[in-house]
Amino acid sequence: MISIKEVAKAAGVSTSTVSRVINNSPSISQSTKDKVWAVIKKLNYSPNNIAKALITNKSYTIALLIDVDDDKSFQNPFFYEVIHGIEKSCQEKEFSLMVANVNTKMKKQDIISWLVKSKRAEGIVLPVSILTRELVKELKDMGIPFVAVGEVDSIQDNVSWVDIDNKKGTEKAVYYLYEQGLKDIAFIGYDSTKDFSKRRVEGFKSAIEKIGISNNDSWIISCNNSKEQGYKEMMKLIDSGKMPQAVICGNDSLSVGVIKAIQDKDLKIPEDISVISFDSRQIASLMYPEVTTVDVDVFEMGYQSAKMLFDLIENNNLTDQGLLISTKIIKRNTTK
Amino acid sequence: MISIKEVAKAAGVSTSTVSRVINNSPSISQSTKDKVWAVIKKLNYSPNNIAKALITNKSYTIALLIDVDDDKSFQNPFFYEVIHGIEKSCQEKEFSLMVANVNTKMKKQDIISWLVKSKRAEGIVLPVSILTRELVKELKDMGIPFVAVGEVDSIQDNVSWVDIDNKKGTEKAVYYLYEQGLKDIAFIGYDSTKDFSKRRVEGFKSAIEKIGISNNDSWIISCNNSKEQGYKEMMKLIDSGKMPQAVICGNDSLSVGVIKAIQDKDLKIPEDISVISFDSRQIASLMYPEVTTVDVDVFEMGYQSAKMLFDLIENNNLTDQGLLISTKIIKRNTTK
DNA sequence: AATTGTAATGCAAACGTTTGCACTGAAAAA
DNA sequence: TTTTTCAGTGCAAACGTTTGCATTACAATT
Repeated sequence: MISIKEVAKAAGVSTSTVSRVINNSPSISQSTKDKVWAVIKKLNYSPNNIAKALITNKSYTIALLIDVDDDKSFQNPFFYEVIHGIEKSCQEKEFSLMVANVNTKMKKQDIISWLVKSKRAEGIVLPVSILTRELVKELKDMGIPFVAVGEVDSIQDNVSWVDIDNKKGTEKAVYYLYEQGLKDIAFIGYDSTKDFSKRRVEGFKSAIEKIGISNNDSWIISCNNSKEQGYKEMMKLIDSGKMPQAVICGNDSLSVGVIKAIQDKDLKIPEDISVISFDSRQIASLMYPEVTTVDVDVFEMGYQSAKMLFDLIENNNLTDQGLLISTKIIKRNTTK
Repeated sequence: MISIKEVAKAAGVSTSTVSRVINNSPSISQSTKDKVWAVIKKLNYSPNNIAKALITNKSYTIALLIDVDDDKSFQNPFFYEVIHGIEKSCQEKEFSLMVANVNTKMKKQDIISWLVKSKRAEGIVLPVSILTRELVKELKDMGIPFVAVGEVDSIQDNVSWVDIDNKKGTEKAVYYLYEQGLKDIAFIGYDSTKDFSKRRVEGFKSAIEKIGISNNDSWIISCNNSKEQGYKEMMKLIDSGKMPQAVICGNDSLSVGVIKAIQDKDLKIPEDISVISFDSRQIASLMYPEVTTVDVDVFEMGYQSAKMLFDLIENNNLTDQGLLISTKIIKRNTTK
């Protein structure tokens, strides 16, 4: 593999000069630059980033941790898009992206330590799901910049994060339904163990309150994200007699069961009941009928998290911050 | 960050000795090893892989190319699992994994050249979808080991690949149905532009032939992978009068439409018609009824492709080969 | 006692860059 | 003409490892 020395020799200059040409140093004359570039092209030379990394102490690499257990809050297609977003951001910065799986059995600290000390990652993107208090401390102690994908409790010491604006998402859904003249709205799928779920419910409550429709607490229905639960709870709701005009599903798999229940009761969607679900473009458009969703831009979330990380890397004393990616309603066929 | 020199000084030995201890050289006495390890632990030292990479000319890194356009053959959840598999394999080898998006607008050669020459990737995993003849030549010329995810035409000069055993997958489906006493089987969703689709059809034909059931060519139905197409073709098939006892769907989205059509015709699944679809665990178990599938182990495919790559890296004159990952039928509720 | 063999360790060069400093030569200022 | 300035370039050290070779010290063999 051809090195800077051979370029230098072929161009009749020193290696320093070649280096400065590559890094576009202003102290090199235009004529020399032209001459050296010609040789670089001719020899098809690319600088060895490993050597560069060694001397500059910068690897031009960030790492992404993936929690492979957590298939509940970070579902597959979801996180796949996150990766794309991060990678896009990396390409813009000419950084490279290393990915590393972690699971509950592995000591995260060891993986991170390996990535940072041995592989010299300059920063880390990680899902909030693996971010314990202890890990935050460790990362801070190492002085390694990091940003979380998913909102981090404000109780936590300053950490940077990017998340979907879940609260506003539900608000938008409520407003949207309200504009269609629907006031009796149920929220189904509150899971108090999931932060994003809490936020979706928050948004539901706040929208209901702002609009001033009577809030019936029994219309916030707890259940986890499975089609079976959705089916069961929707059945109960219909059977209860006081049926809502619309239901917002706090999660995607859930909505499959909800819709099935409505159909099994011989009710029409959206004529009798409207349905709005969250995210999951893929599933939403595969259903019959295709379901109106609060669309979450997961790619953007990845993109912005990496961007935030680069800010942190370049300007190390930056104050940490949170960023919410806004959602939008995608109208399909479960609403009027 | 603490270096080998500081360890050496603290342990009262030379850096060479520390290096040999780390690499477990047999020429170091046990007592010295113990002494040095104690210091390493105490100082919490990790070797700098960048320096190591420079001197050994090995980066202990492979790269994965992801085709971000190709959301047809490599769908999201699908490729996400591939990444996991590859990463698992990397962790076992203490390699790290770099990922890079490519799309049709980008010159793949440039990306690869950057990964190999600048980033010093030791090998590359890439989706067969981006593997042109020209690219193969270029990779061979660079002498960079690579393996394709997806079967590569045998016309191509030796290239290593790993793929799902699509042909046997359909065969298994046919046998499975035949064991239930079903003989009139249709294959729906043949897409002649997709290699994996061709192979699935091949398997269909060969199984039919082996079993000796009369093969009706009109029961191999071409259409692309959308629920609308599936619906339309299934409707046509039912209306045609000579209805099959079972249908095998060549792709997942398709099956959604197929099932809907059957239901809309007031036929019962699986009593009147059985349905088997390919892959896509997620969707299959979200449907009503949950659909029996030919399950493809995509994680394993990733895992094996990386393993194959490591073989190539370690033993450079290895002959290229193809590997088929076997499928299995997962019985759900669309078959008896 | 002298020689040989060997296990254990150290020395120093090398990997391919970057960069502070020194140097050169020519133009500008004296 | 002599001195100063400065743009442009080169020298050489440095980054943190690995590794061929030399060296040491001591045991084994003569």
